[in-house]
Amino acid sequence: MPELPEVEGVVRALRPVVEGKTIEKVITSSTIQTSYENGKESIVKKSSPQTFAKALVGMQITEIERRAKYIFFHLMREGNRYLFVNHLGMTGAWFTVNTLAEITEDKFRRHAHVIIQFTDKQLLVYADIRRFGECRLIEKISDHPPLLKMAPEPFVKEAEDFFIEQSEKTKYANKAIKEVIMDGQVISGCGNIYATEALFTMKINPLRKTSQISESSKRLLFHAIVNILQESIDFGGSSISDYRNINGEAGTMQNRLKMYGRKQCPICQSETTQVSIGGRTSTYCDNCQQ
DNA sequence: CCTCAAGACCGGCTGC
DNA sequence: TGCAGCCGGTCTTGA
Repeated sequence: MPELPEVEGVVRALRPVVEGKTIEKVITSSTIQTSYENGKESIVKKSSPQTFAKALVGMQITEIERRAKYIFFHLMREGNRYLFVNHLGMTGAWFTVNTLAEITEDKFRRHAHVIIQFTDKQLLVYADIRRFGECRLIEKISDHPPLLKMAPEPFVKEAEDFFIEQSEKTKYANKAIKEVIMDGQVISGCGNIYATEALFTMKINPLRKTSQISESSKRLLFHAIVNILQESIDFGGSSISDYRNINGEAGTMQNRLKMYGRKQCPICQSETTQVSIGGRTSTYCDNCQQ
């Protein structure tokens, strides 16, 4: 389950390998082609996989950027700029290889859906087991309006005030704080794992209504989120279920998580509580988190 | 116009 | 062994 730190790891690994390269050929899987023919948008959005594949030919990757949990491949061809927007969904992963056989894990290799070949014959492969990810080719951000609504990057200085301002909107007042910090229009890139951890650090019950949390607590919570995201980036992300970085390697942040996936509270040893908040499983300590 | 709920996109995994 | 049901990030659609 890649969240912001995992995506950051992918981007950092991709940059030195693919920036500056030019796309010679793109192949998409028959699986997503069949889905398209059945009227489904599987991975490739707003275009048929074949149209998408053709459109990428001749493009040079000028820059790779992470924005929230998205990867932006900035592209250029004949002086025109384009943007290849990628989201890893639940189980997406990028591999840079010479042949598909080099993807050693079966479950990824069997689900290679977008295979990009550069002019130097190297392959950049997008594999996605459950196909919740997305690949979208646009010219500019405004071509896909939801991207305009994303909160600023959590590490920029405006992000904290933006969070406070958003969290005070009436539509969030009665929502559980956990649901609000996981909303990309409030904070960018805070998914289930890191929301769970930050709330545990701050001893805040994830079910608490947003309106019942003071501004100063929210500011502290914001810093807890930023800190856990940064810590995770520093430790290579959390390798839970299907996340792999570009080299197929796993991060070690999962070993540092104190509440996510735990049966027992590391502070008071009592059994943790599982509830569904906003449709997602949430773990917390009923004793320590008020 | 806004808000909210439900639907869409999936296959590995768990548990009966 | 078989298979139904669960899980979940984000956008889209419908009410």
